Amino acid sequence: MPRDAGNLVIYDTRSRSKQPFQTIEPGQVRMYVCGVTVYDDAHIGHAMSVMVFDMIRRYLEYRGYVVRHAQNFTDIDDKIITRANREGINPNDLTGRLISNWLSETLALNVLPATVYPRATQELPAIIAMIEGLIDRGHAYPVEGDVYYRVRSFPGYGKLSHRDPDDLRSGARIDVDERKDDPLDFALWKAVKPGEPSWPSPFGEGRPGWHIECSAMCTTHLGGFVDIHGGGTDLIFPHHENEIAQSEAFLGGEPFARYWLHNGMLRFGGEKMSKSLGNMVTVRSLLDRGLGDAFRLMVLQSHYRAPLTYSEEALAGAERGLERLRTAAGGGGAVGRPDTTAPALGDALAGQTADTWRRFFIAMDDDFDTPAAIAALFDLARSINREAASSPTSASLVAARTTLGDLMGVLGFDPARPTSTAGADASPFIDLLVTIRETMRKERHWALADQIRDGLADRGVTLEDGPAGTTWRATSGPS
RNA sequence: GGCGCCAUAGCCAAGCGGUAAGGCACGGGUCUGCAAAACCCUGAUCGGCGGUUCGAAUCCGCCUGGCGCCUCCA
Repeated sequence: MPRDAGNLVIYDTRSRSKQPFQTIEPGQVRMYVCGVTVYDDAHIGHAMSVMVFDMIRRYLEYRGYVVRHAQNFTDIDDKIITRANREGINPNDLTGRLISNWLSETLALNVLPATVYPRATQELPAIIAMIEGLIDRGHAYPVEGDVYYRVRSFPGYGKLSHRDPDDLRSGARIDVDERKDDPLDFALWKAVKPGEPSWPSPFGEGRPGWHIECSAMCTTHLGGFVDIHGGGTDLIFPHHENEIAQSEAFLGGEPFARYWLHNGMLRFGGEKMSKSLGNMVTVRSLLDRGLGDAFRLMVLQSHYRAPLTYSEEALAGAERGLERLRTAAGGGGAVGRPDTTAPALGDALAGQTADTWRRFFIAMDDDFDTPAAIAALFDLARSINREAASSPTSASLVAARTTLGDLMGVLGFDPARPTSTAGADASPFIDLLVTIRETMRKERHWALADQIRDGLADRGVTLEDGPAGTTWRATSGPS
């Protein structure tokens, strides 16, 4: 199985083109992915983004890279303060709770934990040092306790989002702050206001602006310059544009990030899902319904750069597709007893298994083309099922199933069907019912047998009568 | 007003100049006591109009309809 990444190309927002992947340090990937501002529950748009970068990270690691992955939490911000005040709690209690939720929810989504999870409020020394450096270099200036970045001091401003500062100026809808040298200048440090959390600094008591934390974190945790910097397309401007201005001015070099990756937005019907539109689905509700991996399949069946249209119907479709893959990968029946005398059909399956590897890597090497990679997996699943019907013990069948499971794992799926807690608790009783029903079926008591099957189905347990006996599995039906 | 994106079968979604991946749903069939699963068969000429080309869903122009960013945002 190929593990080198010599053919990997990645689309870079800055150059608007696919570029061969070459890291700063051979074999090492420094990846920074913008996390969330923790002021409310995570929604599935966040889940989509996190899954995309989890897939990318998993693939890079599978390719043999050592990935240092940083994801930040913005834990000081206007909305956090507002929300905390509304709930009558300390902002720290709010962010602590939401960060805890985030970590457990992303874990439940099969997302690998980041290497580091820096938080803005724990990076103050680095943030302050960077702001001081920017002031020293003439890229920033203090005004009455605030500190602003002087956009016009950075010639490359706009190169990521491909905007001309002169165009931005005329189109700016934000209220002009007369104290700034230029309307485009953005805050690095905000002077304290009554009742708000604040930290001491050389510029006065206050708190950091939004953009500076990411630049500072990249410096402290990833060496300043990074290989991959990611986030949603909505972060391209101004957030990432500002990060470039900060980091490159401070570090005195470029590029701040070699590859800028941005995932498309999750849409609801025609619109982007957002809190302000009130059309959000929380990660919690997704997990409560046991649809984490189904959602992952839905996400990865479209390309990460393209927007994805969410609907219950599409999610249900993905759930069925996931079942299909899991059934083929796990099988049931005679796994583990390979027959060394593989028939001709088995040889064909062995060939297709090898072909699946090839298709998978070619697809993934092309800017993480998961739709094509997954199509290859579905094709393999069909062949596996066909083989299972004719030669259920062939060695090539075992190998094919292993491959399918392995490649699903590379994409972050749990190839095995997660056992529901309810199912696990009830397992001995379900087994007993199945055994009793087997006897009934042998004695042709069809009505009673069907009654058991229907009754279990109503309780979320599906029975399947096969040649080798009856198997059951928990389904996400009514619970 | 500026920058950019999208429009492919009922639904989701690939495709990046050579005659439309994949998934879900639907219909027919096989298997099964029935069912489920599985397998087989079945469906689109790619928003509209022009143009370039031997040849375009794929390139160009116009039109129509959506959307994103420009302000917090994955």
